[in-house]
This record gives sequence, C-alpha cells and structure tokens, in this order.
Amino acid sequence: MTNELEEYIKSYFGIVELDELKRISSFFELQSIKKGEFYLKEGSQSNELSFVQSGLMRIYADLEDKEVTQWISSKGYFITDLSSFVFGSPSRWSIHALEDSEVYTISKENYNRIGEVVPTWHQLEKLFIVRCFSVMEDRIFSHLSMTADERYSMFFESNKELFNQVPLKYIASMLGMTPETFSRVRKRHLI
Amino acid sequence: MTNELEEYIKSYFGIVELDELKRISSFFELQSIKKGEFYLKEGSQSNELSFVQSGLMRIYADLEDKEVTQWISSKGYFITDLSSFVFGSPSRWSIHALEDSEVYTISKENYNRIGEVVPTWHQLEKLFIVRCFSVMEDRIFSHLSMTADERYSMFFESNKELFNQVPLKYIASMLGMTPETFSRVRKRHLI
DNA sequence: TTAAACACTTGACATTTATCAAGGAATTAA
DNA sequence: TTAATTCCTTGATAAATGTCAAGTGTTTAA
Repeated sequence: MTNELEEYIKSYFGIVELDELKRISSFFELQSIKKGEFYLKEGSQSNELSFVQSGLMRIYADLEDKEVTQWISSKGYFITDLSSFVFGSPSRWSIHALEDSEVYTISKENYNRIGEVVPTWHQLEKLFIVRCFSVMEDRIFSHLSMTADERYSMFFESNKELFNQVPLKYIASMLGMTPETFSRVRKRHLI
Repeated sequence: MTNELEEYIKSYFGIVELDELKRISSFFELQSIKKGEFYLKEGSQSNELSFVQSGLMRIYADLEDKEVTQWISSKGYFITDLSSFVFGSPSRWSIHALEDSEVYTISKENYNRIGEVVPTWHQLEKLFIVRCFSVMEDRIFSHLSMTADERYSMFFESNKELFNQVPLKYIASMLGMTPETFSRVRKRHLI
C-alpha cells in the first residue's frame, strides 16, 4: 500500500516502483505548522522543500508600502523558494501558514540523495519543473492579455474552494489587483 | 578550442569536459531563418529547441483582437515552446524572426540522447530550468507590484540595445502595455 | 465578555492606462 | 523613385483600476 505522500510522488514524478517510492518518501518528514507561523522568511536561505498535506500556506513578499502575495499553496502544492533551495541564494519570499497546516518536508541533504536512490530522478524532476515553468508562462500571459475581471473569472473557475478559505485580499494580490477592485469584480460576478 | 555554442553550453549547464562539450554540440545544427520567417507556429508541435546565435526571434500568441508578445529572444536565449517540446502538447506560441537570424538547433531525438553522452545531463538541465522558472517568478512579481512605468525602467536598464533593434510595440506588449502607453512612458524617460 | 483588530464593502474621487483618430517619419515594396 | 505600409507619436476622451475614508460585520485576544 502507498500513503498520500507516495501518491503525490507517483502522480508528479511518474515513479511507480514501490521500493523506489518507499525510499523516496522515507526522506520526507511530516511537519506541523500552526496558523500564523512562518515556514520561510524572506532573505533567509531555504534549506527545505515541502508538499502541503493539509492546510494553506501563503507565499508572499513584503514591500515598503504593500505586501504582495505570490501564491497560495493548498493540499498537493509544493512550497519553498525554489531558487533559494537549489542555488542557496537568499529567499525572495516569506511563507507562512494561513491556517494550521501539515507539510511533508525534505531537507536539502536528503533531496540531493534522491538521485542515488532513483537513477531516473533528475530526469523526472526536470519534467516536473518544466510543468511548473509552463504554469508560470500561462500566468504571465494572463497579465499581458487579460483584465482584472478576466483573471478573476479564470482563477475562480479552477479554485472555487479557496474563496471560502482565505482572506480575499490575498487572492486579490495574487491576481494583481487591490482588495477594493477585487470586491467590485466579485460583486459583478455574484449578481 | 571551443566554439560559441560550446561556450553557451558551458556557461548554461556547467559542462567543462571538452569531449562532452564536443559531443553535445555535435547534436546541434546551425540554421538560418530569414526575417519574417516562422520558426514555430502556434498549434503545431515543437520538435526542436534552439539557441539564438545571431538575430532576433519573437515569441508571441495571436488572439482574436490582438497579438501578445511573450518574449523576444536575442543572442544566447533559447527558443521553443518548452511544454510542447517536452510533452508534445500543441504549441501555445508562434515564433518568427524579427531579422535575419541564425540559431543552433537540436532535434527532439538528439536532445533525448544527450543523457546518454553526459551522465549528469538531466541534473544540469534541471538547474537550467530552475533558473528559467525563477526568471518567470520575478516577471510575475513585476506585474503584481509595479506600474507600467516601473516595468519599463526595469526592462530598459537591462535591455537597452533591444530598444534600437525591434519595433517598440513588441516590447510594449511584452511588458503588458499598449504602444501608446509605452510611447508616453518612454517620452517621460527621455526628458 | 468586551475591546481591539481585521476583513470586506461602498462611495467619492484620483490616477493610470486604454481607445480612437490623426499625422508625420521611416521602412518596404512596386 | 514613388506609393504603400508600418511605426511611432500625440491629443482627446473613455474605461479600468487605485486611493482614501467611512461603516459594518466578524474574528481574535485580553
């Protein structure tokens, strides 16, 4: 039998050999993060990568005059500043829990060891990151070609639940609009 | 001695072994693309990946009412629809030459063979894509936190040459503004 | 339990950006 | 070389979005 983490690994990386799955998943540790607690602070180095098992984590940056939410990770998404995790650069984002959360965490040391366990790991992980890259391309495209209203609709259609789970101002920021604009767009959609 | 393509490979992927460099670069073929010609058409599958050696290539999408420029690739940048190239999905972008260009092209078949030549290839390539991902994150951030004016300044500072090389409307689109807004922002900056 | 803090909405207004239309300069094609 | 096309700019105006301030309901913390 496989547990939920192993199901993620299977679906994200296409690993199906049970012993490989087990050995990879053994590198991860389930970690609890209380609402409001930080997983990562801007400027520090990210030494871990995690998959969200339950709860909600917000990835954001603090500017002088405002806070910008880059992403909200729910069950199944990964969290880290990838660039910081991989290259050791200072993290550009902070990550904190919007509610009590559980995440499967792997240290950088163990992460670097996966390749020894699964010969095809780097290849599989590459495919995973290509998918992430592609999502980012689409997201940029949405900013080049859509209005706030259209970005709202599009995001709402694929993430309805989230609108009842987190302060809407965070979704507003993530979509590149103010809470006031978000509120007005939302009203139009509710009517 | 190494040629320019080998220098790219060296700097992007960190490969330093001369024989490895030579064997990888032998997979690439120099290809000429005349101004206005297409490298890739939206909807088709991308079976090649290329590095621009000279000239300028524009990556864009055609919408009903407008055209959206996603990126302009100059010397050293790669071109392809990565998701299409890797997964075989239909390309979301068209790519054409803004001027007579030369690109080093690798076919999907040979690309898939690099791993056999260089054992660490997938790992190195993964790092390359993580950097690309990171660039995309920053670009999204610029849309969440900056005005048209600020995006202009930021891009101008790192890409001054481009402003004399391509129709400015393409840069405008790539930065998410109309040519008129671009023109006005530009005027303010020239004064 | 109460006070404070937060989240959301709404209105009035300001600012930014887009749209439309016109004209001049530069480039391309006949 | 000339005509046509494209590119860029500019002005007038419209539309989208942001800002500020107030008010209400909800959540949090003392």
